[in-house]
Amino acid sequence: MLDDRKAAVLRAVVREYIETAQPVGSAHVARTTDLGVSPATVRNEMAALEREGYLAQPHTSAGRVPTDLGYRFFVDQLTGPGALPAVQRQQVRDFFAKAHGELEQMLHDTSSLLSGLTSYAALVLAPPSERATVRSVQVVGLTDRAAMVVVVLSNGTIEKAMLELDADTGDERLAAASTHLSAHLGGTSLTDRTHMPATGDQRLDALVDTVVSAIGDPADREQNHVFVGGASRMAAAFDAVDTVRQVLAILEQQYVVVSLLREVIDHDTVQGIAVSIGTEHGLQSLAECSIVVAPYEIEGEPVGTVGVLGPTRMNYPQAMAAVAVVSERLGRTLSA
Amino acid sequence: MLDDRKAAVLRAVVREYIETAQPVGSAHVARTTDLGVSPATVRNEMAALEREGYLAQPHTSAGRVPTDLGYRFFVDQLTGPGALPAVQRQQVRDFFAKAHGELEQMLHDTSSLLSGLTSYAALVLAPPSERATVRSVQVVGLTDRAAMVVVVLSNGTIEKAMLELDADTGDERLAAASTHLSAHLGGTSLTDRTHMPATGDQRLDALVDTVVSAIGDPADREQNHVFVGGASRMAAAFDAVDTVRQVLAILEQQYVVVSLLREVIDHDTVQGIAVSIGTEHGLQSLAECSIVVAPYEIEGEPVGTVGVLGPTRMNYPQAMAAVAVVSERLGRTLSA
DNA sequence: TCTAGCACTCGGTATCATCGATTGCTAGAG
DNA sequence: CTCTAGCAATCGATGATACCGAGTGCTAGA
Repeated sequence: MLDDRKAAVLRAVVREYIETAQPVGSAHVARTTDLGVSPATVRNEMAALEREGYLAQPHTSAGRVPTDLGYRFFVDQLTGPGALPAVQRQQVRDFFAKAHGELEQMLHDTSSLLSGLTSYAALVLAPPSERATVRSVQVVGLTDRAAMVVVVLSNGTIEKAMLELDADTGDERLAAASTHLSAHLGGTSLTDRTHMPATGDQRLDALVDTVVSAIGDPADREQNHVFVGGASRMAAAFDAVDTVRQVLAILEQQYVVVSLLREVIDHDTVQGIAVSIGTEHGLQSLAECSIVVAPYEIEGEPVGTVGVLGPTRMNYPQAMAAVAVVSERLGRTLSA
Repeated sequence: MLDDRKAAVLRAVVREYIETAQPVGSAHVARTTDLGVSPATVRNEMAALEREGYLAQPHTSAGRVPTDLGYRFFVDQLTGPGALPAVQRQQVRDFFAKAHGELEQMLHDTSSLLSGLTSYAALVLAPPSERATVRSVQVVGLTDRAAMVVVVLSNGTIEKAMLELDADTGDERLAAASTHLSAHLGGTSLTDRTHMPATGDQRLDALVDTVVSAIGDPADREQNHVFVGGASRMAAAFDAVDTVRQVLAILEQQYVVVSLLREVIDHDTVQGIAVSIGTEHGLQSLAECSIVVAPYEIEGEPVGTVGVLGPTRMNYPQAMAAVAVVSERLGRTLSA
């Protein structure tokens, strides 16, 4: 591993580069660290760090820039997320104090909050509906041949699906189906396939079956459950307009974002925070980005994630602090 | 007004500039138009057009670039939207042939479609819920003190609101409220304040009142009803990363987008298409953008709008064609 | 009224020198 | 053996200079 001094030099380079986005020279490091050593010594260390893959030189006569590995070391040696400035802590507290009501609205607002705190794009993954139990199922006729199923879940979200009907399905039958379904699915999760007892009325049973299969289809359920806030801030993080375009294109694909978050959080989470740097995740177009995510918990169970997406030279301690605080408060608010 | 030749020159400059994004010189215009006229003559015309405000010169020895006024003339003299290439027309047809089911999903997909057709950002405004009538109202208890009201509307959308309850409101009372509300609000629009007859049960009446005021609040209803697709394509349209940032920031503010669309469509719609060029609308940060919108109609009534947002040098005929076709097909599909 | 001709303007590009930040290396000090 | 001071070398950034060429405006003549 790296000896103390190398580590200190690397730390200094990363910190400085995060702040200025300019290659960092040996003189600067010698000045800003309190190892009383000369630039020449720092140079030797930096050369070694470059050989070992932690630093890179854009060109011969420039300073050093951290590689993904360099950032990785920097992040791993952090003892924990940084501390958020008092104003920001207060801001988070105020936000969650006022937060109330609809889950989705709240998650959406949370993504704006987090993006504001970090000035990166924020990603908030909603609790999977599998974890919530059914409170009510209702089949509502819209036209002769179309109906809508609305399922209210215990976490305050709603799943809906369209349904095609036989032409002469009466309103009473829809009402009967609603009652029957509410009675038998109530308290279960949408993923459990509870067996539906027959009602004696064949056409009713057929209707009930149609409904069950319509709402059982998890295809679109995954989709609409990620909230991306402050994507425009990615534009400020890069100066190549094409990089911006690629990143935004990714953020528009909800499915990709969801799997990305999943992948990152499954990969390596320490102290409840997972960080993916540069190419560590597979997406080519996000090679210049890092991701910081933390799960949030409802009643002790991790149910969703919040995270930020920023340039690899993001301010990791600050981002980790913001993500940690927000995930914690969000979980607490949702548990109440 | 402009004589024929001036108009032809202006048209040529606009067309060329839209295609190349490079200032257009007199020689080029002389070559590409079939007025058998020399560059010198074109120069005179261009100088005149500049004096009259239709063209501008980035610097003395460059070609001319259209001003907003120039684009305006160009757009106004179009006899109608262009024709979409056959592949694209087919693409639209296929899309709406497969489209089905949920309104919101469909509008969302429509925004992707339109963005794909034009390579600009697409904006789709959902029909205002005022136009739909209530099909069902249901109050579902989530916890002791919180309930959710779910209103299913005739157009297949859902409005929901959270509700605080007195501690000991029983499930039966919630059910009674649901029935009562469905019965009396069914068929009305959410904006009509129907008078609720008393039920004889004071606490039930109080609950019903609470629900009515909760769902009557149109505050958040406006919000979530605009779909922005392909925002990332704005990055390709500009080369200043800061312009991109500003535009994206606007697109993230749903409220602003909604009012913008409203404003544009109210302002000047000809042949069902409204175009706002550059600074014609008020938003400073969209000074380099133009907007093309068209209303779509359900059963002959205009209910929402589709549009695209692109750089002022967008391909107007193509964008107008795409918007026209999509709005027409969307309306037709929703009317079915 | 149009056009040919021509001088002029001015941004873009290439060339070149300079500057300065930074490095790697070497020799010597601790 | 480690550190440092010194020094030559590297290379991008900056700026000056010149040149080219696209494009213009103007004038004179058809």
